[in-house]
Amino acid sequence: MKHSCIHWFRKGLRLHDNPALLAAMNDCSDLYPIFILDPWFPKNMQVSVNRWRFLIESLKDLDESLKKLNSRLFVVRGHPAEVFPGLFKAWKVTRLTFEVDTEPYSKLRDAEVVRLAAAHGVQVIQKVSHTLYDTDRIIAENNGKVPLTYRQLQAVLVGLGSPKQPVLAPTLETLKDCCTPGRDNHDPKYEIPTLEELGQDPKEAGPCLYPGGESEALSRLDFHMKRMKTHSSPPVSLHGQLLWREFFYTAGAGIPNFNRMEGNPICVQVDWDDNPEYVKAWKEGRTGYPFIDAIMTQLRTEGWIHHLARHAVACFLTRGDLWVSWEEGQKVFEELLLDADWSLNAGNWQWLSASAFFHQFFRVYSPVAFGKKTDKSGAYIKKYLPILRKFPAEYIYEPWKAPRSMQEQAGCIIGRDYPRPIVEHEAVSKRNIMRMKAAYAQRSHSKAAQVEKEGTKKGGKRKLPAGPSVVELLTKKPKAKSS
DNA sequence: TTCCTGTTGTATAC
DNA sequence: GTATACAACAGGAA
Repeated sequence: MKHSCIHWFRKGLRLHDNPALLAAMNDCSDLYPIFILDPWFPKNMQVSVNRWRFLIESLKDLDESLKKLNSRLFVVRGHPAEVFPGLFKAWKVTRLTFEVDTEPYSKLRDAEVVRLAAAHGVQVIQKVSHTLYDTDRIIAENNGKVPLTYRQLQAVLVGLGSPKQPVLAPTLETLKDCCTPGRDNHDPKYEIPTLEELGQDPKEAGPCLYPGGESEALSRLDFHMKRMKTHSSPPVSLHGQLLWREFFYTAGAGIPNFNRMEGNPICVQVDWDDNPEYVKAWKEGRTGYPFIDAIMTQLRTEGWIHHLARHAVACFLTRGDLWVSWEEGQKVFEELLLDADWSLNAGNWQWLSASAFFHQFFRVYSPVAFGKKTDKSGAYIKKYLPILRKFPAEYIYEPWKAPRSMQEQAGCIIGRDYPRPIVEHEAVSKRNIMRMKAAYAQRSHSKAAQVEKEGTKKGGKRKLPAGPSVVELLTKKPKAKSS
């Protein structure tokens, strides 16, 4: 007897490179491709209207592609654990397929669904295709430890060999004996949602510069590959970037509390300030540093910013200037970035705040100098902050230094039409470096204590180095390493 | 213990 | 544009 199958789309909203979808089509008579609008997500995170629109576009593209295969997408509303039993019964389901998801909530959700499937006699097939490798295998291959450096990951992957080739998209031929009941008279309750249904105001959405969906993604990839003339090497090459993605996915899968500071074993514990006013000013592009504010404006309106722009604003919010926890920045990126991703977001925020992976906290991005390197004239700033467009290049990164007469001529008085700098970078960045130094000293102190504890267990005795006190670090000039 | 490296720092000198 | 000092972290190799 042939199967009645649900393929559950979650992250991989695509037909190609989707082994779980192929598994659903194998030996199948009735195929139900579904996407679940899970209320857990909007309940547990902010999601901008631009992100909702991106999801809707992706679902529409998926539905269009499925139509060409004489199928349809069914968008189901509700908690997965609550909707599946009904679907299993209504569609007489015998098999459920989906792609492996490594995020903490997803793991809990999927474990519960697998349990329910078993209770309903439904076979479950899961396939790894969101990551290049099975992240559990990477960790196992590395003696059960999460690789914490890029080199380490590269070394581990040598042992695992090349990743699997992507499988091709299904064709009408693949689907020959398989059909989707109800595809012609699609029940309105399974329609793709509108922004209004999701409680979003379409008028709030910015310009659509990056449409969602597999078709758009493939054509962009095609364009990029044709344009590329020279191939660099990892870590900066395209392959290198895919490995960085794998790197943070593995860390996110293997490290507890990866999106938090507390209870996160690889994260330096820092006494970040609780400063909602700073967070608000940063998010809304009102720091008084044009480069930072332009970037945050682009993020808010368009949903995408350059990788190095992310560096600049992340450093500014955390260790560089405002001394606010990276978790606050993580939330804002999660809300606004079209390419927001749980593992990459948490990993990169820890990186930029020098909380994990990256430790050279004395390398601070200047909110003035960093942008100048690639945009001397400040064209980027003028595009996103038109209020500043009449300032000459000499002052565009530091308009508060412009003489009053020039501000008047530019039609923008600093402190009235555009804010004064929220902090003085030169002063706070120096102080913050010392605060980071103190946080690291605290860490090595507790690490040494840990070694001492373990050493005592084995009967050995070790010296516990006396780390410099916080007061000492904040008041004295840095000197040579203490013995 | 020393030395080297780490995806992308800044300011200054030539 | 390229080299260097700046002040200095973790982690791994020698």
